[in-house]
Amino acid sequence: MRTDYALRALFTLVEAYGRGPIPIRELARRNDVPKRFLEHIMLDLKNLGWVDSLPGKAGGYFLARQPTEIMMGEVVRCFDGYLAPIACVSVTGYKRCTQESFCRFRRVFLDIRNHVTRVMDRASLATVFAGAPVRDSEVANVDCIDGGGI
Amino acid sequence: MRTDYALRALFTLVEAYGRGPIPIRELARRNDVPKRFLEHIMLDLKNLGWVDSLPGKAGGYFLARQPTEIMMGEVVRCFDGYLAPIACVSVTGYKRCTQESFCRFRRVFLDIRNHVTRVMDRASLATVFAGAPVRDSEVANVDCIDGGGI
DNA sequence: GCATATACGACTTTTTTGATCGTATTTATA
DNA sequence: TATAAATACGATCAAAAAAGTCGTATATGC
Repeated sequence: MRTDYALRALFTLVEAYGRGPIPIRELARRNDVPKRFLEHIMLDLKNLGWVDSLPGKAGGYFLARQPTEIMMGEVVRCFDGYLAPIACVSVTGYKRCTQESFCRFRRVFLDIRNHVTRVMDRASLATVFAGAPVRDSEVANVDCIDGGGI
Repeated sequence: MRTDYALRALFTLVEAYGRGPIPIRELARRNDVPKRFLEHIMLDLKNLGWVDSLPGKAGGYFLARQPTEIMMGEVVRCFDGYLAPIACVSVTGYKRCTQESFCRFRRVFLDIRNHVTRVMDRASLATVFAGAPVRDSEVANVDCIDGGGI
């Protein structure tokens, strides 16, 4: 949820970019996030340099960089630790595994990692924001070989 | 770990396919998995129809289907619940989200889901087993735009 | 009958996640 | 300068999930 909540808040700030700070109260309400929990998340985002804040009356949060200069990958990586589906194919969160030298399925996860990073590190908040919301039919239509769902 | 352990055991059985059962003791030793924990995992694999077993002396586990007929996607999906990176773009593990109708970043996760399912549901244990282990350099070399690791 | 397997439910421990609380500090404005 | 409304931030809690252990029943081959 933390990553999800962080992204929700960030995109609200993208929408309001250049129009002054937005208080947490408002961010929490609009994005359906517990306010006291969001406080911590916003604080993280601030310490990571993506947002800045103004205290006091008329204060709140706002983006510290242009929406074109914050990448989805960076955000997710900071909150989840890494983008990779498994630690043994991660760079940021690499953890040695005893099976590495002969593991066969590691390559499958590496393939997925490569795709995830390619997509996520090319997607800025600005370009993602410009896209259209997903239609339900897009979630349902899959070219799964076994038809077993996702 | 459960999914990881399950895959390790399965690939050991792929390697031994057609050469009789392998006891848990052996599966646990070779794959560096706690034996008592692996018992449960093997039982799951059996109930899901992917392996079969023989009790008693000279007993153990063996694949119940040909390695060409078990897909990575099926296995991961059964252990992790779903392949999707987030529940709102999953079919198997779909969970409604209040933000769906206007969420912008959902499309990014949908894109990733599509790739994951495409790869995983086309990869049988046989084809994956035939591949070469991953070299360290393949994990390190990334075409990350920000160079921030993975 | 004995050694060696699997079968399986109950249980424990650890880790992670999600969230709340209290309180200090800062700022605008009346 | 008082006050209302913000952020700042550590402490703490609770629930859930994950990881792993234990005891014991049952089946099988020799």
